[in-house]
Amino acid sequence: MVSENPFGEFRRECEGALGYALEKVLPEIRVAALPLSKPPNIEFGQLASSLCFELAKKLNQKPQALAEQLVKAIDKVDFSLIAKVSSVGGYVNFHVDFAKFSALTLASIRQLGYGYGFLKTAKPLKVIIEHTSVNPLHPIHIGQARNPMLGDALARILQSRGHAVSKHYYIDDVGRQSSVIAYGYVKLGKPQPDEKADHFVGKIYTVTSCIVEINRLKKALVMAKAVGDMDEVARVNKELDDWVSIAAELKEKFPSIFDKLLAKISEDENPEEEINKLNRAYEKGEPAAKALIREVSELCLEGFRETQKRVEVFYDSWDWESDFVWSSQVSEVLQRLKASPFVFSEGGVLEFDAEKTARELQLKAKLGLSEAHEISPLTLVRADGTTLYTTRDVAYTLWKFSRSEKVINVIGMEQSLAQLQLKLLLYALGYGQYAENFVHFAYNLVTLPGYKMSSRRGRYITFDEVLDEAVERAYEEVSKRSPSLTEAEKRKIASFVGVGAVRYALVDVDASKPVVFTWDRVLNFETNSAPYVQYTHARACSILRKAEKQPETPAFELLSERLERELVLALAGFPEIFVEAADYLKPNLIADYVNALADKFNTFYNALPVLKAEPLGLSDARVVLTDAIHIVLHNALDLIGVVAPEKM
RNA sequence: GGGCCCGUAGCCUAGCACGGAUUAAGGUGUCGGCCUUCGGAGCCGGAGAUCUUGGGUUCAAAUCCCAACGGGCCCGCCA
Repeated sequence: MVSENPFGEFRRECEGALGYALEKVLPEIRVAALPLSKPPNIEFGQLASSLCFELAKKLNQKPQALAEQLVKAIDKVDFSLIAKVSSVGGYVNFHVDFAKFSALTLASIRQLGYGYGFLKTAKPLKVIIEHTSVNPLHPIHIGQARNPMLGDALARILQSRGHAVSKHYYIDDVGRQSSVIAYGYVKLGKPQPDEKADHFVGKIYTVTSCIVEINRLKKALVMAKAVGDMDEVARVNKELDDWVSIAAELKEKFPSIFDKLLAKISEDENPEEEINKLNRAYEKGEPAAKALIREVSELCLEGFRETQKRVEVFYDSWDWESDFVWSSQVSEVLQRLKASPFVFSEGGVLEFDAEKTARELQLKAKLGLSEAHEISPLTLVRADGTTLYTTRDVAYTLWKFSRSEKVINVIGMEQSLAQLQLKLLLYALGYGQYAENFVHFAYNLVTLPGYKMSSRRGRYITFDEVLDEAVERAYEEVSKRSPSLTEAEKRKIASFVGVGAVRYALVDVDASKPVVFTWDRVLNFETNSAPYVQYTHARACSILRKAEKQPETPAFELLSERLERELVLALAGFPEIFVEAADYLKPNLIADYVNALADKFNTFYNALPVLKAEPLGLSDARVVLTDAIHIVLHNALDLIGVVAPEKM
């Protein structure tokens, strides 16, 4: 017999038994659901119900007395996996028949192999996951790296759940910043990158924007002095000081680029205006501007792709924001918005009344907002007729829904308001269905302990640096532990161990929690890390290699040690954990699960022999158990994009 | 001023959506053990927690509700 969900099998039987007993003992009672949960201790069975506590109050009886009646009413003959039912302190405890359950679980895992655990949804959907979407201005930094790690894990999980997942990267190339970098790039004479392209672009961007900013502030200072606005003078001065110190920093770090850019930019009467001009030309889609900004953006994206390849994150579609502006899609959205009762014009500026939308369409409770929550209005169109980011995002979102049924945006929680406004815009346009299938997967910030990361100021630790460091550390470890390996083998192992460690560290914490970046967190190679799980997997594989022959006569009933039973239970529970991770979008559950399983296996490994166990039937059963462990570790690691190696 | 997120041993985290059991679970650090056969990136043991505080709901609260405190974020004709 084979089951896709062994523990679910047992759960169904327990539900059946409990329902049956309730019907028999208290036919007049109706309960909404039969509560069943895992007891804190294996001694109390494998599933337990606290039903009697609820009933006790209603019926004015003692929970224990009720529990005893229910237990008595259950006829075990009708069930196959339930070995014993008992009542302890008012609980009804179900004990699994381990001989049968181990056989079922282990046979199922062997049979299903690398497909085990991935229960398919009853309602497969076309899902678009947008993630990463770092602006092509500078390298991806560690604060942003949490995004692709979460996004990619989600994509893998939902795909395994049976959804048709498409991974999208939104390239935000419409906006002043893109013109800033393009402007600097031209001033330098469109140089060939002499390093990784995104790092190169990042330098130019930071230096250019710094010089332009100082230039602007100096002019503002003259103006303020002329009008005699002393408060303004003080404010501008302070900001100027700040930027001047950044300039000093940058000049020191990148002297040649800095000097060259300073000289070239100084030739321009008004760099600010040059940049704005380029920006306007780009939005209009003028060929020269188009060619230039796309060229610089592509350069940066080329660097991103290199990094993404290292961590094995790939996209199905790269969507340019500018394409939506140049096509009629944004203006069409605008036309429809203007007709909405929730959009009004004020002095030539188009505004969206998000609060009114939520109130009149009675959405607050539905969206989990308190009635007191006042939602800020949103500007859709500037006085000069140009659109804003969220306005363009509406067109993009509609486009996404034209090719999918569900949209998941992996975007930092600091954008919660904008994402809420976007959802309300969908409602306002009459796309209630879309709005309900629009998910903002918000994650909390990654911060550095010392200072605030700022990409504008060039203050960040890049994702590449973190990966380099992790792989370097892994290389030292491998060299120390396995000196006999060839150089190529060491490099290969170091790569998947280092990358795995980083991926795991960024997925392991609940997405809603803030993370303070420390090297210790990411370079952890011990318990509760990818390397630990990878090592455990390699250990299991090593036993299987040494077993040589197939286990022909496994006697599963001999797996009677507590450790063995806990392992079987953990393995049998993987499908349910997977479903929870998929349906509630919680990739960290997978990391927690895989670590706990590795933990249990290592304890088992140290306590009990596998190959030398007596009799043969036990040894064979333990080999099958080890095989099942290796399969489930592999399957779970795969969901978070971590390689499960046979050797390391 | 309004709103959102976070607050669990020295440090890092799990548990909270769906309230339940003697003893709040791991890791790290710390103290002490294990060259135990199959890989020591490992294993075993000790010490370490008024689950931020105060109220409330309940037979039962880390978990639900209210308030306060501490930290972060957002409220732009930026993206």
